[in-house]
Amino acid sequence: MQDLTFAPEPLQSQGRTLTENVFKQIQTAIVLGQIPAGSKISEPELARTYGISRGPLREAIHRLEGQKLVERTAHVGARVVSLSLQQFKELYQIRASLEGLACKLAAQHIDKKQILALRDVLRMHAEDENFKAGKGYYLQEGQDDFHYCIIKSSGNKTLEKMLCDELYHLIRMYRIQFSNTPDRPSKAWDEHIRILDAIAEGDGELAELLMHRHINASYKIIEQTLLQAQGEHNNG
Amino acid sequence: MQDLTFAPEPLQSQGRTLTENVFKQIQTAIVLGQIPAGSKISEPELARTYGISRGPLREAIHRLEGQKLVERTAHVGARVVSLSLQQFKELYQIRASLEGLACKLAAQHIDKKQILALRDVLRMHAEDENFKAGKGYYLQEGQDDFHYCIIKSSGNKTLEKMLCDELYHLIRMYRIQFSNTPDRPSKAWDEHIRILDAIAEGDGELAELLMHRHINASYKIIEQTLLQAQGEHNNG
DNA sequence: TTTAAATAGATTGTCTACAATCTTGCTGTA
DNA sequence: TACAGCAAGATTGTAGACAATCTATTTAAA
Repeated sequence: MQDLTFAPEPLQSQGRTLTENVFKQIQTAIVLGQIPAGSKISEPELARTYGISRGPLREAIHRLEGQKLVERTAHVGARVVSLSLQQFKELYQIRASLEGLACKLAAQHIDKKQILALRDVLRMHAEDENFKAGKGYYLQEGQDDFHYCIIKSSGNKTLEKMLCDELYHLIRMYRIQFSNTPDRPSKAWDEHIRILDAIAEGDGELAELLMHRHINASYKIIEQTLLQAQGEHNNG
Repeated sequence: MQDLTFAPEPLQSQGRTLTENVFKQIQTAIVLGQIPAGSKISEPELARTYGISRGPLREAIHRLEGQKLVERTAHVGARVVSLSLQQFKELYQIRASLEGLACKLAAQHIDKKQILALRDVLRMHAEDENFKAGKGYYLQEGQDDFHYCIIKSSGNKTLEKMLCDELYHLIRMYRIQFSNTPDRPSKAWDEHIRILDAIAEGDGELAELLMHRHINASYKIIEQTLLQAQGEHNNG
């Protein structure tokens, strides 16, 4: 029998359709800022770039619109979103509410094994080089991200899909592109620990409250960066 | 000069593109149950029905997928959603959280004029014939729906878009198709009044709590109907 | 000089045809 | 009779061409 343990996935992220592949590629490009916020998306140009026809590309853009990463206007075209300060605030209010819910639910459903796994995640963060140097925290993704794991532990699959598959790409876009994290890493880590403790004790109300505050604090950080960027832009 | 005050909108809801029109038509058909929950959506068939080609139709289906009204599988096709009891519970947990947030924000931002408008809405409900007969409550839509108005009053446009433009169609689908409202109308109306009172007093915390309970109560009603329907289905 | 209209160019919206994939029913064998 | 494999049909995915709409530049008039 042949050895097939290797490389089930080719280099180009391999979904089942072109639409799916291109969708993920553009999504990543936007989140990382490779396609700048506010810039226009030209269908013919992108179609050439990815070597496909406009059909699948348009469907991918429609899906990106659903994730609020692009905005469309009929007969005019699509643009990458660029949130105003107000819109960003609104987004974080929603995020706080939903992640608060995730905490509350996690406190009700979580088992000891999952709690240990979460503690491991936080331990890993503490051992990270960037973290020790006080340089950053928010670079984790997927299973290594505390927030992601909490949501997974909530037991609410619909919430999980909503946050992790949809809203999170928009949130990550701002986390990544505006992460001037000064001395906040250690504070954030402390807050994570306390949230986890509350969940471990089954105190959903407290966990929810702490998550609200935690997200509000990280909102304030990004708000400052955004204000700063706006100021620089206005002064030239 | 010709009289043009009439009929700015033709019978077929007139958006700017075919995709948009068909999108709204299918959306309505699904919400009203004209296309049954769980049924398969055939592209060629629907394209014939609405007299358009498959291109715009496919884009409309993609948008419906974003609203969670249909589910797609690559190379297989799209189906109208049919939520399990668990999924429905999850949806209502999210709804409670977000509408609770809307109440909290509304209590902070609302002005006297908006409060009076909301009282008018509730007064109108009390005078409705169906309501007096104890037959129903949830038939209102748009500006006549209490929940819709509260969300509008929250001042959070992102939340408004999320709830009113996206999630609400799925929620309405279940409200409409499973509204065996027994003697709940008057109770629901009382709860609405109390929520509005809390908002008028600027007590966001209370308004949020009351909205949570209110939505949880209406969840329980629909849950019963769903359980009943499942039972009948299993017994034949 | 400024404003408004018109035209050329490009972009988006839509349609038709073709390719890839899945589903279903049939056939043959155990 | 039951099951596996195959083939025909239908459905979804993709491509390319044409039509409708917008944008930008140019031109003309006030």
